[in-house]
Amino acid sequence: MAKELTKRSDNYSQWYNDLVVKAELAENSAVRGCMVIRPYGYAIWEKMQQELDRMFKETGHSNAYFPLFIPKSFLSREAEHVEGFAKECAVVTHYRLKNDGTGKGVVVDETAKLDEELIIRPTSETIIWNTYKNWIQSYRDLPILVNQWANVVRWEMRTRLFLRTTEFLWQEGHTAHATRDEALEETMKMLDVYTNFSERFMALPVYKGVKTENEKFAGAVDTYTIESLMQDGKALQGGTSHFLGQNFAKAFDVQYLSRDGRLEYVWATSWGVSTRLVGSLIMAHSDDHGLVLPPKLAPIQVVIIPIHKNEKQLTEITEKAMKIKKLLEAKGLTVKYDGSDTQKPGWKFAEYELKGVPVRLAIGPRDLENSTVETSRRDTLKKQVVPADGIDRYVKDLLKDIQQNIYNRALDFRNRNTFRANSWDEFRGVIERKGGFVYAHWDGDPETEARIKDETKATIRCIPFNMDQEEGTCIFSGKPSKRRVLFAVAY
RNA sequence: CGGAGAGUAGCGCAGCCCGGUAGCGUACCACGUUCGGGACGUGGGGGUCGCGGGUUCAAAUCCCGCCUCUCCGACCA
Repeated sequence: MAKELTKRSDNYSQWYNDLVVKAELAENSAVRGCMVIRPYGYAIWEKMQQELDRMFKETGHSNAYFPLFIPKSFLSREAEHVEGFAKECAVVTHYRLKNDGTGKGVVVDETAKLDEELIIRPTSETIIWNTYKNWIQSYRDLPILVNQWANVVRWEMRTRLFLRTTEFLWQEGHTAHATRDEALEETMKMLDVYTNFSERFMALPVYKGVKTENEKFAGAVDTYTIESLMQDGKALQGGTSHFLGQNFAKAFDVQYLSRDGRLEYVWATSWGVSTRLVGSLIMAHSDDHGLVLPPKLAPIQVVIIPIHKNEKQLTEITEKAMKIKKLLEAKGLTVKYDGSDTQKPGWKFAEYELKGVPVRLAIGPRDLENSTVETSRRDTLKKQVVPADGIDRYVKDLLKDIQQNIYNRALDFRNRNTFRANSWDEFRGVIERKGGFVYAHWDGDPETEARIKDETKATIRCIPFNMDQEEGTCIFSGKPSKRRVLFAVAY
C-alpha cells in the first residue's frame, strides 16, 4: 500500500490534489503558485498539443512566436483589456542585479531601472496587434492566421495544480480579417475545433454558447465558450474563442486598403486553450484507483506485465511479450513492456492503474501454456483472458471501445446532472444540493447575474446555442425573459 | 490579499505544552525465500528538524520576522 489516494466521496479536492502528485503529473515548485509539470504530465500535454496543432494547421493556421515581455503602455491601449488584466500582471522594472555589499547575496541595482516597465504577457493581443500593424497594408495581406504556443503569467491569488497556476502553458490563436463575417466565421470555426478536440480526444462532452457581458474576455465583442462538467458537479470552461471586432485594430491603428480603395479597420479573433485542460481531463474521468485516461491522449496506451517465478520463465515470457509489443506497435499503438524485476506484478498493476494506462496485458506461465493473454481495461477494471492469436486486433478494438465508453459515461453523467429550474427556490435547491448545470430564465441584466452569483456562487456559464426561444420569467427578478441560460458553479 | 491550520529522512507522521546527543511506519540498499492484485525475513544507509534572527550553558522544542503548502473568503482560465 505505497500510495493511498483520498476517496472522491471523502474529499473531492483532496482526491484531485493527491492524484496529480501521486500519478506524477505535476507538483508544486519553490515558486509560489507555479508548478513543475513532470514528464508523465507533460506527455499528456504533448499529446494534446499534437492533436490541436494538427487541427490548427488543417484549418490553415501557422505557428509563430511573439515576446514574453510587453511594454506597459501597450496594455492600456484598449480600455476594457487593461481594465481586465491590470490587476494580475507581473512587472519587470529593472534589468540588473548587483552584489549586496556583504558578499552573501544580490540586490536590485537601482541604477538599472527600465525607462518603460515591461509586463510579462497575461495574453498577447497587444504585442501581436502592434506587430500586425506593420504586416497589413491592403486586403491582399489578409487574412493572417497565426497561432502561438507559449507560457503566460496571471498573478492569481489562489492556485491549484493545472486548474489555476500563476504561470501556465497554452496556445493563443490571433487572426486578422478583412470583413466582420469572415472574423465571425473564424471565431465559430475555432470553437468547433475545440469542441471536436474535447469530445473526440478528451472524451469530454461540452455545452457551447456565448458568454455574458460580465464573463466575456476583456477587450472582446463576444466570447464563445465550451463548458464541461466535472464529477463533483462543478463546471469548467475548457476553451474560449473571441470575436474581437475592430477593438484591437482601432487601439493599434491597423487599417487596410480595400479592393475599392477605402481604408478600413481590420477585424480580429483570438482563441485559446491551456494546461487547464489536463486538470479537466483528470477530474472528468478518473476514479478512486487513479487516473482514467482516454486512449487517444494516453502517453502509454498498453502496458505488458510478465508474471514469472524464475529467470527461465521471465526469458520465455519476455520473448513472447516483445512479439506482442511489436504487433501492437505495428498497429500504431504506444506500448510499454515492464519486465523490471524490482517490483512485484501486483504492485505494477496498481501503479499503472494509478497512472491511467487504458489497457494492461499480463502474461504468465499459464498463458504460455495455453497461448493466451490476460487483458484488463482501465475504465471498467474488467479482466478477460483472450487467445494470444489476434491480440493486436483485440487490443485495437478494446482501446476504441474504452474511448467510446468513457465518453458515453461522461455524457450520461453530464445529462443526468443538467436540470431545468423555474423558480428561485428550485434553482437554489439544485445548485446547493446537487450541483451540475441548470437551465433557467434570466432577465439579461448584469446586476441580476451578479446577485445570483453572490447568493449561490453559480454563474452564467453561457447563453447556449440552439436554445429555443421560450417566454418565461427571470428566476431571480421575475422580469420577462426570452430564453434560458446555462448556470453552474464553476472552477 | 484577509481568516484558520500545517512544514521534522523520498513519502506519511510522532516528539514541541514541560529545552538536555532526533524517533516510528513506509520507501531505499544488500542477501535469501517469493512472484496470476500493492510479498516476507535478516542486516544496513539516509536528517542544515522550512529559512533567518533572538533568548539560553544548551533550541526540533521558547520568542520575533519571513517563505511555502492546505482549507475558507475576495479575484480569476
